[in-house]
Amino acid sequence: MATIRDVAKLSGYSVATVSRVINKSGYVGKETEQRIIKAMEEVQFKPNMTARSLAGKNSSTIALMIPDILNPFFPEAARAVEDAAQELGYTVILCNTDNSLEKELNYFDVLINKKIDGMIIASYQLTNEHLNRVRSKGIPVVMIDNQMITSGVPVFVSKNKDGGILASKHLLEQGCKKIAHISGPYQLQASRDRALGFEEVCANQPWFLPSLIVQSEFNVQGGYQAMMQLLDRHPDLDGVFAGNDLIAAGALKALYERKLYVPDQIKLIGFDGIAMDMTVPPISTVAQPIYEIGKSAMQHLYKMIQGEPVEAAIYEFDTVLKVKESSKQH
Amino acid sequence: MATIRDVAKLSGYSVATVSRVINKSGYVGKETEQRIIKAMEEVQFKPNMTARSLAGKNSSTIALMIPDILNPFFPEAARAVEDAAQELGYTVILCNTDNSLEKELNYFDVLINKKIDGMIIASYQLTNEHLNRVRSKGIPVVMIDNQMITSGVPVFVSKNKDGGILASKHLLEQGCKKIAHISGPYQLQASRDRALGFEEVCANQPWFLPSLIVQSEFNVQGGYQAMMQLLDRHPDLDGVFAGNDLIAAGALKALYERKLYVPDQIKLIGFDGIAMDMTVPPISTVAQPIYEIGKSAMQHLYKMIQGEPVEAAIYEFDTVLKVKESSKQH
DNA sequence: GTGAAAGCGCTAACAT
DNA sequence: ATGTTAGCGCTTTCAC
Repeated sequence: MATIRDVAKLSGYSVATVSRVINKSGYVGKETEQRIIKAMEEVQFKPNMTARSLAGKNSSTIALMIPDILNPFFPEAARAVEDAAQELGYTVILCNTDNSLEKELNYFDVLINKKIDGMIIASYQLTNEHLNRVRSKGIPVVMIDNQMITSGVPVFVSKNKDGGILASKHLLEQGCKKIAHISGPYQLQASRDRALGFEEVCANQPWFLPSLIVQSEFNVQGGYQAMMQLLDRHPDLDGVFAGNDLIAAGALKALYERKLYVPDQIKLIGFDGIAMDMTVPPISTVAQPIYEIGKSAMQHLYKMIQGEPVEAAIYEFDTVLKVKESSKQH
Repeated sequence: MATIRDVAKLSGYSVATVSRVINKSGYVGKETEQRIIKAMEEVQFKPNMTARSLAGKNSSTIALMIPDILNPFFPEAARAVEDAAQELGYTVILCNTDNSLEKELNYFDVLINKKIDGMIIASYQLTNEHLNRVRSKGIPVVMIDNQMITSGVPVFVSKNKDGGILASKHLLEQGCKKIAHISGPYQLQASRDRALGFEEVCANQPWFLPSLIVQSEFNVQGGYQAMMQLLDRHPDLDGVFAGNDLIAAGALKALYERKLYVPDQIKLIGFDGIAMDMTVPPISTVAQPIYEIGKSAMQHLYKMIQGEPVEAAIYEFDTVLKVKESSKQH
């Protein structure tokens, strides 16, 4: 592999000048630049990222920390982040934490001494103090999917409450007379917000009861169990708003088993809008702009890495109601 | 951050000796070692990976290249690879290529000059020459999911043909009288092998016709279309073996739309055994040991990185028939 | 058994 | 506008 010195020798200039043209920093004569570029091509020069990183420049690497790669939401987000990262010349390290705080913390240490340039985090557990461990090292951080309270970290999330309202109203409009909500874990602000939307629409309905809201993990199995429980308590349900699409799929299974036909007898809607649409009937959903969220997060992180002054605001994205078979009126 | 020099100063030894205990290389006095270890703990020393990498040691980073992160098979594999990698002290760079040769090749360049220590690749396009670009740089490579012919690269795959046989026989045993196969893309050896298994079991059946095999992309949409096409050609089908679980889900949709009840009128089985089990009815499948494949690939890669002599063999894994609702006899 | 010193390839003062 | 040179933090001969 050709080094900067090879280029210097071949072009007849010094390594400093070559470095200048590589980084487009400082003054370089027009003619000089041409010659050096030519020399670089001639020897197929590719800057050694490791050396560059050691010398103080950045590593062109960011980390993406997610809680559960088996939840299709995150692969979709990862794809967006990766696309944007690649466009900006970055490479992404995948950190799947299985929702374990220990793994998250462990990764922090590893990533810090790999000198990564930034992090995009989706976590259910991390607190401000934890994040500061990274931020105090000067590593920019942005969060996606879930927001922490007063973190001072830019956050990219959907308007979850609005989405919850969208879903609940939709069910009402489809003629449902008694709706339940299977929420995601309450430790998540995102889950709480969706539930809040549900409450805002339903709490003043004559049929409303607190027991119409149950919690579940964000997976199929949890949705199945929650739905069963709900059905035992409220056999007269005719509508269900699930906290995400995985839960919705689980609920659908339970409904099928109980011989409650969707959407004829009971209508169902999920949340997220994951691309993979495996169920029969297809499940209506409140779609998040997952790709856009991931992309924006990466672009924002990039600005922070570049040292641009950016606001540590909460960036909220609109959700979209996607009506499919599972909530149609027949 | 404490450096090796801080440790040297504090312990009263030289950086060379400290380096020796870090790497467990060369002779170090028992007592000396203790003191140095104590000093390292005292200043919370963590070796700087970047410097270590520049100095000639490895970067403790490997790359995982996959064609489609939206196919649940790959996140599952990624999770396994990442788990194993972390255990071995490695970090994983995620390279999603969207099945684009251009992206794959582009990543090669990037990864090479990041000095990654090794690669795990799942690709439908890469040829031997492409791989040599990486291997000639001394970077170990292993492949998963799909094998190339005579690549000289260790490959970790399931016994796809056996799996195909398993699936086809199962349908026959369940009483099916005319089975079709929706194969994955034929450019993939894995797809061809599964189809081969199907042929071995069915080709000598009186009802067999070549048109009972159709191709599809590995996604829900493709499975749907293929199933529709199949149904037009062979309305009397009573069994379908899908090339993977996504295709199976698509087929199920088509079947549902055509009012053909699964499993009563037509039985269905998929391939892969992805964890996410969203459909109603649940789809029978030939499960690959995805986690084990990913883990083994990483462990093998590790040995290669360590310079251990390993065989560039094809490591084949047994598949397991998982019977669920979609293929049960009623 | 331990230390001194020469790099690894690049960046960034500081000179010129 | 261009060159010289001192690191970045670590590994690794080669001496002692």
